[in-house]
Amino acid sequence: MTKTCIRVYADEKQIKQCKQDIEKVGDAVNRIARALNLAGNEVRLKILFLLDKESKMCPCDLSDILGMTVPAISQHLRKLKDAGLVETNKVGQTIFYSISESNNLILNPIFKLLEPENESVL
Amino acid sequence: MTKTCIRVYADEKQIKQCKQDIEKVGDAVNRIARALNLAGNEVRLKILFLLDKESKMCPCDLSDILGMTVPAISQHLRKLKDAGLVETNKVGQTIFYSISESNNLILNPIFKLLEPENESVL
DNA sequence: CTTGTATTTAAGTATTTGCTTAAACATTAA
DNA sequence: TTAATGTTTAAGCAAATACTTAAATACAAG
Repeated sequence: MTKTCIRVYADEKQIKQCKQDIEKVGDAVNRIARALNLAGNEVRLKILFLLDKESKMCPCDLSDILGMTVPAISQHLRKLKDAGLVETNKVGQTIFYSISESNNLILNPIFKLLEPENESVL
Repeated sequence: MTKTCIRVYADEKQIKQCKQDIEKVGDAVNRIARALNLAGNEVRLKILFLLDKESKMCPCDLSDILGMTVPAISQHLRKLKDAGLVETNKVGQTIFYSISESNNLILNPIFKLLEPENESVL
């Protein structure tokens, strides 16, 4: 009866403690994973980088800069907005996107990595 | 002839500058996006959290703690290892995974967010 | 009111992801 | 050697992702 695992030499106390620890950070992990998942896409990371750098940009300009169709950009922006990572400000018929403050704790360390003086990464 | 975009009031200089900026950070964005993408999965973020906290763990224990099948865990570990985020140390028939130093710049700020004193996130 | 511009939405599609189960491999112990 | 344990690999599949093109919406200006 090949009972799939649970190690013979497993440290039961450690495992029990870890289960509790995981439960405790569950919600935080959830929220952070969601944000990291969004930032963990080349196009979206570039968008976030540009918004951080230029403080605001519209879909059309981003489309031009990144060499992608406007709908493709728009759909990425939607995801970022749905997650509360960016916010919008409408001026006439153009919509300016900018980084929303609320997720700075997560995003700022990432932006730091992209500063020119940090070319030493990895 | 509805030419798809390039805004009438676009700031050509800004756009040109942004294109250069994006080109300059292209490689860094690539590498960072890849790491964030891996960390941006609930299961993998929990694995990384546990490895950081306990310093080393085997697939079997992780499977038990996270309530997932061993192959599922193993496949996540493989991705993390392929990206160089974790490394292995074989002892007998059990394989211990641990965080590899090289990506600390990217991962450490994330682990900081998961420390108990930072429940103020988001 | 009609035209043009900036953007979003919708539908379709190819690719990737994350699991499942079954089988293979590697090491230890009997 | 044989059996059990710890792990990986492989194949299959449903769901999610990231684009595409075409159509819809919103606003501005003639």
